[in-house]
Amino acid sequence: MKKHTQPKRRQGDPYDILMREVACELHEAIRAHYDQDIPIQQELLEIPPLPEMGDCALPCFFLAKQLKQSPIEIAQKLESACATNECIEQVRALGPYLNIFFRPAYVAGILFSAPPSFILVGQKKKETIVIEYVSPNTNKPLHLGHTRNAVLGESLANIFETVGYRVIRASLVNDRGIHICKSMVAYEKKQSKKYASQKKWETPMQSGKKGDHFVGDYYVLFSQMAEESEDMQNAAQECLQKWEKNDHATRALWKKMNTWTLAGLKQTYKRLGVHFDKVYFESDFYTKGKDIIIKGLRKGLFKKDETGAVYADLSSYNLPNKILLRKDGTSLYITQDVYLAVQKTKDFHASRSAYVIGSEQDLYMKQLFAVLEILGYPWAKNLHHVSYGMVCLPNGKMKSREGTKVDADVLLDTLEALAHKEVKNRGEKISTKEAQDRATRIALAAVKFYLAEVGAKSDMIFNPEESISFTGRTGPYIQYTYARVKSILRKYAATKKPHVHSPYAWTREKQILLILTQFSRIVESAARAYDPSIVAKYVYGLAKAVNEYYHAVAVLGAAPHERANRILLLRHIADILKRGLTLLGVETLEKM
RNA sequence: GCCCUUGUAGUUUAAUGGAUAAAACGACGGUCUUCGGAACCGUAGAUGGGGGUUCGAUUCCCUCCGGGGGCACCA
Repeated sequence: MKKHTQPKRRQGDPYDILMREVACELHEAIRAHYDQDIPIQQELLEIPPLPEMGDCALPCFFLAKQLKQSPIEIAQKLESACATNECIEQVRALGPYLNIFFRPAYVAGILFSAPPSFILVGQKKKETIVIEYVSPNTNKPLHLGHTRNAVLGESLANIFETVGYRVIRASLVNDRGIHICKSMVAYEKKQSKKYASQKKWETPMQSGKKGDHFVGDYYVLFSQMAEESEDMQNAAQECLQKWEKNDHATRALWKKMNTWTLAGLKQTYKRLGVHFDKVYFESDFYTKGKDIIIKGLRKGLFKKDETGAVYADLSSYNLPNKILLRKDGTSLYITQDVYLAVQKTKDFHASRSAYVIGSEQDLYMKQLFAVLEILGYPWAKNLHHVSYGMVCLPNGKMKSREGTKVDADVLLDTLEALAHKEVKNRGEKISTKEAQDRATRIALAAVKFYLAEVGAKSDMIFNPEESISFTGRTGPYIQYTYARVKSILRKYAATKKPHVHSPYAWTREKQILLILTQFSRIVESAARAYDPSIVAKYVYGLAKAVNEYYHAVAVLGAAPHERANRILLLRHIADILKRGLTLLGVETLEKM
């Protein structure tokens, strides 16, 4: 059934073609000048920091030993030994670097003749990766930290899909435990005081609140009540025990409140454009995993301490030991996590798994992965913790109970309102619905780009005002660039001017052409590093280059042969901008 | 106390041990006969301190100072 039987990866990828050409020519030059056979790995070639230096460079340090010459000399020798050809326009030595300049027309030629498949889809064998992200508690709504998590997880999923993986978007819902009991207790106390009959107790529908906010408010209320009365903590503990004993009334209330929260979360997910293929509920398996640990104990993989608790000796991993089963034999959080890891792999025949989880769990995740490795699972080496830092507000931390935590829904509402105002200020005559639609997309672009663009592992400061700023390095800036390109393309289509293709130098377009050739390479490296910020930086760089370009160069007003070529380029630009933004979960607009 | 992590222009962020440390916001000054000015161009401005390894350090090592997080038979 396969149409293409060429198994070679990225065969038509423009960047690969260019690098291959250069590597080949350099190989020849070394042979010619030094009479030595030193193949040049494509990976050795770099892109110079400044465009004036060259389009591609060979750092000559690694040759110094073999050729017994200084890198500077080598670069000079190779400069004269390299021949120009249809691909290479010029070779110039600069210090220890040998810089290569491409012929712009050649770059354009391979870029525009590349099959669409160069975008990588389906080029790799079908491996499955499970990406677990967001993983909320059911006692409160999502906050800014969850939003960062969602953006990371969703764009990683998109990126892995693009490089050819089958991706399972998974979420683990922490739906049981003391946190949800607290909301339950507060709710029970307050409502029973007001209404004797449980049937009259308030619901989110009556209060007009979203379910997650409704339940979350009771969680906050619990903290307040707990400060006034010491009974509250005990009540929560009692509630948890009743829950574990399957007490009917407790379970019924638990189920009801969870349903409310989950309905609320679902709305937020929809807004954020997040969806899951599989949702795991902690309550379904929180007692599981014991058998796996016990089997491991029997095999001698784990040990029992004096008290009878089972633990993993992780000293060979340079990690603190980890208790896997309590002395009374009951399970712990890690017990169920081991179970879930196994289950995820089984459910989807996955060979890899990524966990998008905050950096405060760094040690725990290392311990979990080590335990799974000790258990001998072959996939254990393919587990990856996408660790991300805290999101703080400009003036301090955000802690749950201080009330300064930025609620995801409130944040989106605020940004949408601001975007809406700005859209209206543009004065264009559009319907209210259209204005709202644009505002929604712009607001989301602002948040998502802001969060995606910072490297995941570092803490970051989220400045709400700055994020909605419509100038600068922002999502809306890129959307705007896309909209302008599309506007030119629309005008061109309307004039119905004929295509006139003729030889064209592409000199002014060279930088953009080179950026465009790098797309698939960028997506691949983002997947390899589990890092969407690589894509975000690339897309911004492209948008910036495009803005400079059409500011300096006329397209519609150009001579016919130039116009046709520039239109071709703009189409390509629009395509790559859209693909890049889509990877980040950012939607494009035809008009802004 | 131990472990991890982090310290870059006024601010928010970049930089596989390599070329002149890159942008954005803010400031200041320009472009305006706008293929959409949510744009473009320019100016000023930074690697916490001190050692070391290296031909070369924002990057690696040591130390000091300052942030953040972790070190449960919690989740």
